[in-house]
Amino acid sequence: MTPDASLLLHWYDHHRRTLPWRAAPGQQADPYHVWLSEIMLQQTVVQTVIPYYQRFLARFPTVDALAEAPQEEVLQLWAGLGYYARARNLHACAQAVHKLRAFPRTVEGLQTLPGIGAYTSRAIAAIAFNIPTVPVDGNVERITARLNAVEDPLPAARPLLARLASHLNDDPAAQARPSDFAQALFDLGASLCSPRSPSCLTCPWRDGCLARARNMAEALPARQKKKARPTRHAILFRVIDPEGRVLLRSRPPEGLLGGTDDLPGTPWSESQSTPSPARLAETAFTRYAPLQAQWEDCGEVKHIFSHFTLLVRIYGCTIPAQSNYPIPPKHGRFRFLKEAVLSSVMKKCLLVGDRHRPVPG
DNA sequence: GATCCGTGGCC
DNA sequence: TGGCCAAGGAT
Repeated sequence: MTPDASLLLHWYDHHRRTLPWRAAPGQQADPYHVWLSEIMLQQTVVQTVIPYYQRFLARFPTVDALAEAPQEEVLQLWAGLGYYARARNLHACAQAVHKLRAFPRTVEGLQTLPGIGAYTSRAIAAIAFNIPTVPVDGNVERITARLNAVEDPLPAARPLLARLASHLNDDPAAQARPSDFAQALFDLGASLCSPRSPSCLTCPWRDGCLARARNMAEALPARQKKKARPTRHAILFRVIDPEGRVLLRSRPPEGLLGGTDDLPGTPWSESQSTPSPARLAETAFTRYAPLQAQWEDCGEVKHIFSHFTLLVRIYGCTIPAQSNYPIPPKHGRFRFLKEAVLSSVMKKCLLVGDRHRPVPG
C-alpha cells in the first residue's frame, strides 16, 4: 500500500530533529554538509557522528579544503569512527568533486563517486537537491517491511523492500517536498518506528500499516541468522622510549584498519591454528618481539570487530635513557600519541595496564 | 549472493 | 554476558 505522505510530513513538521548538518526549515541544505554527514552515518549512529562531523567541518569548511588536505590528516580526524575505507573514499571523493567543480546533481552522477552507492546517492539527491527519490537505508527498510508486513528475512528481502519503498514516492505530496520526505522517513524510523518496541499508537501511518494490524510490527523485518564470530589471538608489544613515545607500525593502506597505526607483534591468528598460550608467547618473544627485553605482562584486551573477536595480550617494556637498542624498521618507529592514527582497538591496547604506557597526548 | 570492513550502546 | 543493531559500499 502507499500511505498518505502528507500525514508523515505533518508529523515531521512538528517533531523534526535538529541535527548539525540539517538546514533550517524552508532552507536548502549545503551539499557538502549533506554528503559529509551521510558518509559518516553509514552504519553509524547519530550520537557517535556528531562530534566527528563538527571537527571535520571546523577543520575542512569546504569540500575543496578537504580535497587539498593530506590523507594522513583526514585519517587522523577519522580515527575511532571505524570502517576506515570510508575515510579513504571520502578523501578521493572530495578530490573528484574538486575537479568537477561541484557535486553532480543526479543520482547516477553521484553514484559514480567513490564511497557513494545506491543509498547515499539518493540521500544526497533528495536532501541536498530536492530530487524526488527514496533513499532506502535500514530505517526505510524497516518501515517498508512493517507497512507491507513483509516476512521474508533480510538480506534476501532487500530488492523487494527497495521496490516497495520506491512507491512511497507515488504520492504527489511526497514529490512536492523530497528533502523533507526523506528526512521524515529517517526521523520516523529513529523515533516511532524503531527496531524495538515501536510506538504504533502515535504513528502518523498507523492506519494503513499491515504489521500493526497483525500485531507483528516489533518482529519485522526478519533477519537471516548470522554465523558465529570466530576468535583470533595476538600478542602485541608496547615499547616506550625515554621520551614517552611508543613504537608503532603503519598498517597497509587497504584492508582491516587500513592506514591506521598499530603495535608490533604476532599475526592475528585464527583460534584453530593457535598453539597453546604458552607456546604462542614463546614464539612471540623469539620471533616477533621488536627487541630482547624483560617483558612485563600489561594485561589483555578484548575487542569485537564485525566479523571476528580479537583477544590481545600486551607485553611492555620501557627503554632506559642513554641506551641504544637498535630496532629493525619493520617493527615501526617511535611516535607521540598525537602524531598517530589510532583505531579504537589500538587505543585500548595502548592504555591497558598501568606500566609502560606512552605519555598522554 | 556472500564476504569483508569498526565501533559503541542496549537489553 | 553475548547477540543485536546502526543514515552501506566495495569486491
